[in-house]
Formats: sequence, C-alpha cells, structure tokens
Amino acid sequence: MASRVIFHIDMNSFYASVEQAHNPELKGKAIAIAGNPKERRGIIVTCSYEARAHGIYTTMQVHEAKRKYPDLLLMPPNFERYREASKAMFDILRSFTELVEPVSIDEGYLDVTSLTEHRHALEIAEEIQQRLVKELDLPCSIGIAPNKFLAKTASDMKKPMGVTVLRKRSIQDLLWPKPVIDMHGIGESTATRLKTIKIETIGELATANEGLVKETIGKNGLRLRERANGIDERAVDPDSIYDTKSVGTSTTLPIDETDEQNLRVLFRQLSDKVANRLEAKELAGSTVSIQTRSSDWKNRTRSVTLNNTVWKSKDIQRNAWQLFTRHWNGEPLRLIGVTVSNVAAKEDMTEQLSIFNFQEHVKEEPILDLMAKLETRFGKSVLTRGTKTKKVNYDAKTSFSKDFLDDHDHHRK
DNA sequence: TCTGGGGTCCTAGGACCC
DNA sequence: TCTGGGGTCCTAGGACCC
Repeated sequence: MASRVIFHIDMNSFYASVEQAHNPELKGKAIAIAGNPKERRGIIVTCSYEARAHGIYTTMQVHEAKRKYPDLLLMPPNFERYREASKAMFDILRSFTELVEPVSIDEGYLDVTSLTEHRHALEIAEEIQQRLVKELDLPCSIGIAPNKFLAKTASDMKKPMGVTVLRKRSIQDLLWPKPVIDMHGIGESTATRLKTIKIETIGELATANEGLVKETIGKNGLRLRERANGIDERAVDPDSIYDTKSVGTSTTLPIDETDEQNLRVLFRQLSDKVANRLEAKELAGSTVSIQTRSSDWKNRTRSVTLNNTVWKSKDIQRNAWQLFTRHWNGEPLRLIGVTVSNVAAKEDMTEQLSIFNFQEHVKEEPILDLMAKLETRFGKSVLTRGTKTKKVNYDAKTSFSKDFLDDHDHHRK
C-alpha cells in the first residue's frame, strides 16, 4: 500500500468540555459528569482536567470521588447536548475531507493523504484544532501517522491540545519501551497472558517468536505483534457507522432483584427502549438476546435467532421474556439487558412486508401444500434452516393464525 | 479501584450441508 | 456404511474500547 497520512482526532474529556463550553462559568473548575449522583451505583463518566488533578478518574464511584474532593462539581449527563456537539465536530472534520471515520462520539480517523500534496500535515492538524476551539470551544488532541494504530497511539501522547507526529522510524524509541498494557487492543487479560511468556514491553512483543505468540493468545496475538511493529493496513472507512450490528440496552438495578413481576416490568421497559432506538435508525433484527449479571458478577447471555426480523417492542419483549423465564434460576440479579442483533435496514424488509400483506389474502391450505411439496423435494430442513430458505419459512409461517405464533413463537428448530 | 452502558470482534463447539 | 474435508450458521462466553 502506498504511504498514507492518517489523523486520529481525540476530543479531550469530551462531556466535561462540552459542559464548560456551554456554561463558561464552569471553566477552570473541577467538574465531573456522573451517571446518577443520588444512586448507590453512580460512577464518574468523565471529568475535567482540573478534577483529574485532584485524583478523580473515570469509573470511580461518585461517593468515593466526593470523599476524595468534596468541592467536586457533579453534573448529570446531557447526551442530547453531547450528540449535538459531536455532530458539529464531525461536520468541521468533514469540511477538510470526506474521508472521516467516526469511531465513537468523541473520536475519529481522517485520511488526509491527498491534502498533504499541497499542505504540510502539521499545518492541517493545527488548523483543525484551532477551528474546533474557535467554533465549538472544544479542545482535542491529534495524532499524525502513516496508519490508524500509530495515529491513535500518537494522539494519546500529548493531552490536552496536543499535536503529535509518530513516524515509523521512531517507534523503537517512542513505543517499544512502554509496557504492553499501554497498547490499544491489549487489556488486563492479554497483558497477563503475555507475561507468562516473558513479554512485558511493546518492543518484546514486536520481536517475539511468532509461533509462541500465536500459541499463547491466538490469531489476535499475531495482529497485535504486527501493530507493535508499526504495521496496520486498515483503511479509513467513512461508511462504517452505517453498519450497525446490534442495538441493545442494559441497566444495573438499584438493588439486586429477585421479584419476577418487577423483572417482567423491567424487561418491558428495556424492550421499549431497544424498539425506539431501532425505529430511530430504521433497523430490524432477527436475533434477540438477554444479558444477566448476578451479585457475584457472573455474566450470562441467552439468545434466539428467529426466522423473521423483529423491531416492535412487543415482539422483542415476548422473546426476551421467554429466554429469561427459561433460564433464570431465581438468583438475585444485579443487571439485566436486552439486545437485538443481526440487524439490517428495515427497507430490506418492505419486500417481506408486502409479501406478508399478500399472504393475508391467501388461504392456509395452499401454503401447507407448498410446505409438504418442499419437504418432499428438499427434506424437512429446508423449512427450518438456511439463509436461502428464510423467505420460504417466513411466508409459510405468516399464514398461520396469531395464536399459533404466540404459542410457538418463531423459533428456529 | 469492587466496577455504568453502549458497542465490536473473536473463539470454540455443535449441527448441518455438500 | 461411520468414514473426509470444507464451509456456514447458531449459541455462549470473553476481551476490549470509549
């Protein structure tokens, strides 16, 4: 691949900065955005650099933060405000190039290769930074490198308001001495496993025996080893955000819950929320899953893949509740969640919908006839498995009465 | 440092198909 | 008949990121 110039833009303590931009009186003060300050389980989501100076950090419990620094200014999150600021920020980035890939609400990659034919990368980065400050009053750090991994690493090196160039020839000096845990993509677990084969620095990973790395942490280990050598061919993909794979929501309960009726209500609320978010994105999905977490932090997921897609709260709820009652042993639960995955744009389904409408005018018998014929021709499995047969399935089943569906659901198998 | 809520990707085994 | 290899899909769990 030809040499590229990639930027990684990382907004500095984004939520806190948005609040400070919105209300300048908060500038220079130790503020923190906290889930729900009154709840027992509230945590710090983001805090200003002034707060960090007092030992406050993300994921810290609110009461702990208050104890550590009583003057800390706590504010509830205003996600609407953050989404708006995020949109404005990406609009500014896109005024430089269309090759912008958002990775989260507050960070993204830019491929500025073609821009650097006429201007110096450093100059472009500084202009981006200045515009974000002038127009939105928001600080950011920018990493400049030949690929995503190095750009991401570079943006982390100077905060807040840094611009850092990381050249491939510098990685031995700047990257290799650091512990592996500092690497994007390596967490606690991988670091521990690497330690068992005496790999503790990024440099040691970069030069380690490939076979040994693969044996210890698998295919992903080889990829991490490549990154440690400054190799990363991933393209900047502006369309990746349109490629939603799942939509879910979960909630940590104020007290560990054991009451089935309460849980039922909660599953309904979670299903409502998922349905609303699917609706907003015009998505529908064919897999419904639930998550539970017990008091001793044991996580469980249960899922079912349907022959049809769902998007309505009622359908999500019915499947979620069925999964739950089938597997719950009555233990107290700390968290529950609902997710719809295998999602696709709902317009893909207008076709199926019209078939559905058509089916309503068709008598049951021809369909049963068709099923019997298909079974004779291809065997029973054609009616229950496989992508190509999905539509056959769906059509056949939609002709059954509503009671049949309610009792048996649309479970495959 | 006892840990929220939103995600993505990977792995591994089993079922099933050709 | 119990025997291959390649591949997909599903489920469950885990790691990681912001």
